[in-house]
Amino acid sequence: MNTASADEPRWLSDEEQRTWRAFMHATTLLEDHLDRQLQRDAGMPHIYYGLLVQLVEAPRRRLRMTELAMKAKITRSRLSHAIARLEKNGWVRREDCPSDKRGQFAVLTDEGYAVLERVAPGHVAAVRQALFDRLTPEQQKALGEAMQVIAEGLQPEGAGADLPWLR
Amino acid sequence: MNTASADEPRWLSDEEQRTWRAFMHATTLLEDHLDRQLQRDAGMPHIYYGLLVQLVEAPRRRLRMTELAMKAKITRSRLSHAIARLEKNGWVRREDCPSDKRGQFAVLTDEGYAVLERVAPGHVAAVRQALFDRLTPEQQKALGEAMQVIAEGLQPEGAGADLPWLR
DNA sequence: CAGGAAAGCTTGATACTTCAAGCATCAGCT
DNA sequence: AGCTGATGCTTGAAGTATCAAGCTTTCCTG
Repeated sequence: MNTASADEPRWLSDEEQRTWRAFMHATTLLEDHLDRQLQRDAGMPHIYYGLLVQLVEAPRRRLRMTELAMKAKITRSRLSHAIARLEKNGWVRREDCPSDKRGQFAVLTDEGYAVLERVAPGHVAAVRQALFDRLTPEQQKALGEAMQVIAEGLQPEGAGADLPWLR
Repeated sequence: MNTASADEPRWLSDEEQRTWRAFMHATTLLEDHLDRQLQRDAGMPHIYYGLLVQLVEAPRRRLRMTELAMKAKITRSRLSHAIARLEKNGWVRREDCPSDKRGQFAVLTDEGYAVLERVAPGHVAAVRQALFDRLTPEQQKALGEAMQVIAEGLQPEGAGADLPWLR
């Protein structure tokens, strides 16, 4: 009788366990921390703030819905609801795409830009305090590289991939 | 005129930006990936699965609500709702604490244990595939250490800390 | 041993996410 | 032109999270 037969799952080793739990704890706490910071200072969750950031960086401050969903790594449905909310706040407006009548642009308004301008410093400070201020440059580099690998692994090139913005 | 006056925020450098975006992308995609895997195979989100895992590891398969919230890094309110749902599934049951009449235990039922037994292999496989299979041992070590630092930084020892399970 | 503050947990309302359709337009084919 | 399937985006319902009370019990202090 083999203790590790073909269909016996390869459980995590103690060290892997520690790594995985640290991962979960850090991400759960960080999400909570940033969501709260932004909810307090900007009246929106972290992911919504990220949408505004994507828009301000885009040419003419606008992006097609699907493209924005892809950059934010979320579903188009989620994005639709989110943009509806941001539109209600006056921070984003929708525009029809002239070349494809199905298409929609999300456009950052001047009010949206103003919010970003007002809130960005505090947000950067929060990110620094939680992350960069605590890690050595080597740790930052290693962290970035590991995250890069993980992110790439979760969005394979080929067709048939289950990616949020294609669902 | 100084280009970096006292109240000018320290924006992220290009490399810091890349690190931070990789971080966000990896965590967003991974959350989505695991939530979907577990929703499909176990009919519950990732965080609920984590609650069952905590319970199965605890003595007598039970934990006080606040203690469980602490281990899962979430608020007690969120936990209350979650346990209510898991109770409806028959995977967890509540028990009064004999020594403190305010207290409640969340207890893993046999059905809950069975679900865990059935689902755990697939979940470990998903975590391996997304994370451990793609990183070298050195990267894993560095990742774990960085995450450890971040997690600790977000739960300071002293009183007055804004921790989810104390809210 | 009161009295008030804190701890432990829950509840209901509101906000957000997911899921499964759905509508309209477009691209490719005949 | 007329199908047919794919693309782009939205919608409403159901599930989950957050927020601000709320209730009960315990702890602390005088």
